Amino acid sequence: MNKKRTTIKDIANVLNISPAAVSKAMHDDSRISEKTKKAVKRVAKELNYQPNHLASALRSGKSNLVGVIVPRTNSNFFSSVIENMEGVLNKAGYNIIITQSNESFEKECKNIDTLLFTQVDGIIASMANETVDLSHYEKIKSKGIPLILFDRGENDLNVDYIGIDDYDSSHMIIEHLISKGCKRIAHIGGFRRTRIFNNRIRGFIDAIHKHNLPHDEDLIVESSLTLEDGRIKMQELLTLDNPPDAVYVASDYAALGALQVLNEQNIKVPEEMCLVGFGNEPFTSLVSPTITTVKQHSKQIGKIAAETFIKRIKAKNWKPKLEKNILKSELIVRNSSNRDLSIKST
Amino acid sequence: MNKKRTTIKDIANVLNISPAAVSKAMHDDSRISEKTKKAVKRVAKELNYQPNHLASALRSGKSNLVGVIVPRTNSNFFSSVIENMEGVLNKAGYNIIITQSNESFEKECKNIDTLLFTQVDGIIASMANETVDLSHYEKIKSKGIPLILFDRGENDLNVDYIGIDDYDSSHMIIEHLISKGCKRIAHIGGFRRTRIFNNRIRGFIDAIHKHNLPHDEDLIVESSLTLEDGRIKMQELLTLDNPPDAVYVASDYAALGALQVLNEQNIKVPEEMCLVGFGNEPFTSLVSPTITTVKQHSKQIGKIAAETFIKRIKAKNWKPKLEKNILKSELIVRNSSNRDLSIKST
DNA sequence: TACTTTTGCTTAAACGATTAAGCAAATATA
DNA sequence: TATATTTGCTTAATCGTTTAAGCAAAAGTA
Repeated sequence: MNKKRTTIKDIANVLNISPAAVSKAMHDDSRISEKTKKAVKRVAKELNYQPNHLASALRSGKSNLVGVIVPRTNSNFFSSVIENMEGVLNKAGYNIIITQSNESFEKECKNIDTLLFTQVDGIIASMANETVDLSHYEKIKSKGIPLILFDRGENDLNVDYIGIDDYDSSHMIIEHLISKGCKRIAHIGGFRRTRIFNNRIRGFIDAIHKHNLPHDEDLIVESSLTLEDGRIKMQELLTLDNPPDAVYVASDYAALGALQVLNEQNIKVPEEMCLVGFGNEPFTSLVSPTITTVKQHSKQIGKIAAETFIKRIKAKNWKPKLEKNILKSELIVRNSSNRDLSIKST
Repeated sequence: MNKKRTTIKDIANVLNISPAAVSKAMHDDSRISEKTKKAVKRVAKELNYQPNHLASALRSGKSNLVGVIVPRTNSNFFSSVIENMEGVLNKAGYNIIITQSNESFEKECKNIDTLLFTQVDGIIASMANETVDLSHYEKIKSKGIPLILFDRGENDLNVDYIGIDDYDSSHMIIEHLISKGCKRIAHIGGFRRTRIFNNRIRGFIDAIHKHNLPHDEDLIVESSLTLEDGRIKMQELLTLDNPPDAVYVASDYAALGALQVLNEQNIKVPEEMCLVGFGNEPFTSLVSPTITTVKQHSKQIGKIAAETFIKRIKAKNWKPKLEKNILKSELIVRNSSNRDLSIKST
């Protein structure tokens, strides 16, 4: 049994040519004859040659690895983004290294170090909730490798970005709720420091104003958007002197928490209270009532992010203009906001 | 601005010593004086030295990378396993590359090739549903790097394995259902060719016999265990002349599909039909009624898998005996099977 | 004092690929 | 026919580290 793996040297020996010729033949160099190329490839297959990725990466300075950082993988949105990203990148000869920050700033910094250490050719990331300081992202930029951000990541870093139109999504939601007769709409939003959540809040406020609904500061609360915090914030809203008749929650998980509270307190959804989430997580169609939510086109985001990376790589030192890819989102109307206007006549 | 990254050569130049001395100092070689070590580390920090991972991996033959293959990342079980695996491995100086097979045999083969190409030091995997042919796993073994399997992977490959006791879990479930007065229990199981599902089926049958319940072949169906197939198989069970009064489904996703069908047909759960799932996915506690299920100790599985890998690596050429780590699972009783016996008196 | 051992480094050869430079033979051009 | 170009390869350096081998100087031992 052969212990050592086959190298180009072995192939060269068999054919009595130089290792350099083998390398070139494998890369279809124009200065190598078709005959030699055929022979090299045949022997390579016979000896089960697997190129040593480390050696070629060291020499060429390219690892063909793309680092991916997401807050967590066990969300449908991120796992779908990754899957589609992977499809595009694999076709282009890249493999991906997935890391998760678990919404922690510290872990995100570590992940970046890990990826840079592993010599990735670029990084595609979505930021942790906690992240405010962006200096570690500057570190990536200063290495001169492409950095692409998606979803959580619109900011002033001056890098490519792919996401949905959060401001517009809020408008869609508010207009939908108004069409269902809601008159006092609350918003359980994310932290304002995170751009996408701030955009959703701005969109919410502007839409409220546009349609002459009350803009009551009590109706806008910031949240970490976990299921638990969704519960807490919903409970708070219910204790208001003048509680809302609809709640737009900036994440499906928190919306689920809110729904649990409403169910527990026997507040009928959507009859007494309409509820809208964000993200189209699978469970939104499984709970009762099913939750109205916003679909983010994860497939497209993944694809475009990968394609943008490839564009950057190919552009070498020529800088193509910055991509700010803002996709339109889609409202998925389900039972939690789908009330029959003919019955309810406030 | 410094374009090139710092190398050990740069450090060596500053201190007027050889690169070899620098390398040794960085690795705390006993043949280097404390004074030199201090100086090297100081200069390394000053120059912001980042070791070139590719070079050291090439030379030493170790990449410090561990490949992970899972059917998919967007399940709570797998993402939790990975998180805990990562914790242990990072501490030991390893980074992980996550790949998903999407339950596809073909993709799994590709993933293995990718990982081997990337020169990982070992692979920790859970098999795709489709996987029957194990020759590509033999490929890993023949490379001489450790292969650790978990959850889906108990088999005759003769490698370390970490999982739960599926046979025993079935017993737990059946005994629980019997205690709730169920007399005709059906099983929507996975494919028999997958060892864990076969174990659950065997456990189901043996438990049925042990307690003198009817062993009716119609009550045991094989399924891909997706939500959709759970729906289909539940519908089939309901059309039987003599339908069951309880269903044990080998996956939470399929159990959810079954629950949807029951809800749609206004069959009361648990009063008319008890339902038990498997896996403790978060949504099992969110739907109504909440679903009784089995907790698989994902944290432990992740940790032990990682620790087993490290054990193998450290053991170099000495082969420690095979680890077959079968953990006990835990039944989480929720509303879908928690009926009040005092009311129902068939 | 004379020898052995230990300490603290240096030298130089790897690891396996890529690639700039070069060279002879084959082919094209004038 | 003489010269220029193209073709098809080889040679040797290189990427940044690790490591076996070696060599003085310092320290220990008899």
